[in-house]
Amino acid sequence: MPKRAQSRRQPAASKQLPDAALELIAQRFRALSEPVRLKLLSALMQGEKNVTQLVEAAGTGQANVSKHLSILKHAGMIATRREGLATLCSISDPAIFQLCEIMCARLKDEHAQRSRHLEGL
Amino acid sequence: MPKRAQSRRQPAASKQLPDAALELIAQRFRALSEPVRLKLLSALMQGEKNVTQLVEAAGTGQANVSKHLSILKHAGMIATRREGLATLCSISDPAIFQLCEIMCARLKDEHAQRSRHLEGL
DNA sequence: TTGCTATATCGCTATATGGCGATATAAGTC
DNA sequence: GACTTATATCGCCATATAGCGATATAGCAA
Repeated sequence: MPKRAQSRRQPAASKQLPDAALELIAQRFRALSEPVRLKLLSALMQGEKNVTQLVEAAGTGQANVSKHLSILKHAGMIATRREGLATLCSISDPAIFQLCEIMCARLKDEHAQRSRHLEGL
Repeated sequence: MPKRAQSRRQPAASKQLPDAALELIAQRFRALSEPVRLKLLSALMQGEKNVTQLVEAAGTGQANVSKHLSILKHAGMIATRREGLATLCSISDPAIFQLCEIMCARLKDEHAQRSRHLEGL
């Protein structure tokens, strides 16, 4: 988090970022905090897909997928367009690629470390 | 949430990442999905702090801060060491800086866009 | 119109989690 | 030992949310 001084006055103690900003940031991270939503985004990284395809990819019910897509859309991470009967979804926020890459890299690091520990036994 | 679909050999359709990996990634994002935890991390970006200082920074009760710190520790984002009576906390995962920078940048972009829209009126 | 398909939404339950006060533990001082 | 401080954990409540089935809506075709 950048350390820009915030002119907002706060109870003197602790904040560089106003509470409202923290709430927004938290909301975006929360959108990425469910495996089903990550699976949807992962599928969408291959390109635009309709909801039926995403239901198949997600491995859960259509109602859930619709709800999860709505959450991702609200978080500004995907965009939808109607084409006939289908709703076509696509990733609208390129930052998602970076975020997931960073997380995956961390996981790989940790996994590698765990493996080394186990090899040592 | 309860475990659902077991991981089989993928039906060729949808997954680059196994479910277990998605679960781990989601867990890490979830650790960043609460404003109080972001506030704690933000405070820790200035350097190592003890729990009392973090309680003051977070603006919530000590029991909560302890629980949140435990979550961050479990997610591998902070490390703790005991020094006398105090538990000193510090950020252990440099990826946090990148993640938060990306999120903040996105928020700024969107805010700028919203502002432009309003100016246009 | 009727029927069909694709998607969205509703109602519900179960579970997870944040916040709180109270209490327990740990570590220091006397 | 007793006492204090710093932190962790417990018990409880309230809320949020994932998942599900059922239903509603939207768009196309006959």
